[in-house]
Amino acid sequence: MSWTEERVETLKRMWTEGQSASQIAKELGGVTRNAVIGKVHRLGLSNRAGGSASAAAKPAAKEKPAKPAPKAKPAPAKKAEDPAPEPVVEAPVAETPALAPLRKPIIPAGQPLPPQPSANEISPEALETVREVEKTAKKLSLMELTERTCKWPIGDPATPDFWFCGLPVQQGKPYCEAHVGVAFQPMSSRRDRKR
DNA sequence: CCCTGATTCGC
DNA sequence: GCGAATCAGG
Repeated sequence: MSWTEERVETLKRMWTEGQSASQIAKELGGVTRNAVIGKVHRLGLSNRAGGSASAAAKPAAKEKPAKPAPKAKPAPAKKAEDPAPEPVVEAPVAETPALAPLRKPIIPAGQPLPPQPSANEISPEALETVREVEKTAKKLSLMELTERTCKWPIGDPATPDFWFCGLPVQQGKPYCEAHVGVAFQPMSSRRDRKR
């Protein structure tokens, strides 16, 4: 695959939108995220500020061949530490429109989304996906679970027909993508369930 | 271990 | 110019 006009355009667009290099690579196909990053740098848009007209500081540091003694590092310019406590949470609060053209419009915070007032029901698609996933689940036992295996239980714990999904989890979350979709149901249907 | 981007350098 | 290998950080 070569970098055609179109592909470069897609690259630029997605990069500007804040998509990760791997996502872009996946979208484009035929290239690795390394290729994408390399291209990004060659295009001179490593800084995701669209303008890129500002100071283009150049690190004069040279690196060793890296194999025998990969020790020296460029040591990128570091800003002075701020004495003031910094906000830990990265919230989607309004940013100054003047200097912040775009952050990450698409990627969620990584936290489970709060229940949506309007869309409480689990989408039929999600349920469908879950059924599919359960068929292809890795059927891990409790002790086989790791930090990033889906911990969604399947079957009856009281019977031998019990296992855990075990598919790769969505980053940060305890479940795979399919189960994340159904895991956080805002307790609507069981609301008026009678015991 | 999963991911992220950054850099180098042989091709 | 290209991108795998590598580095560095979360």
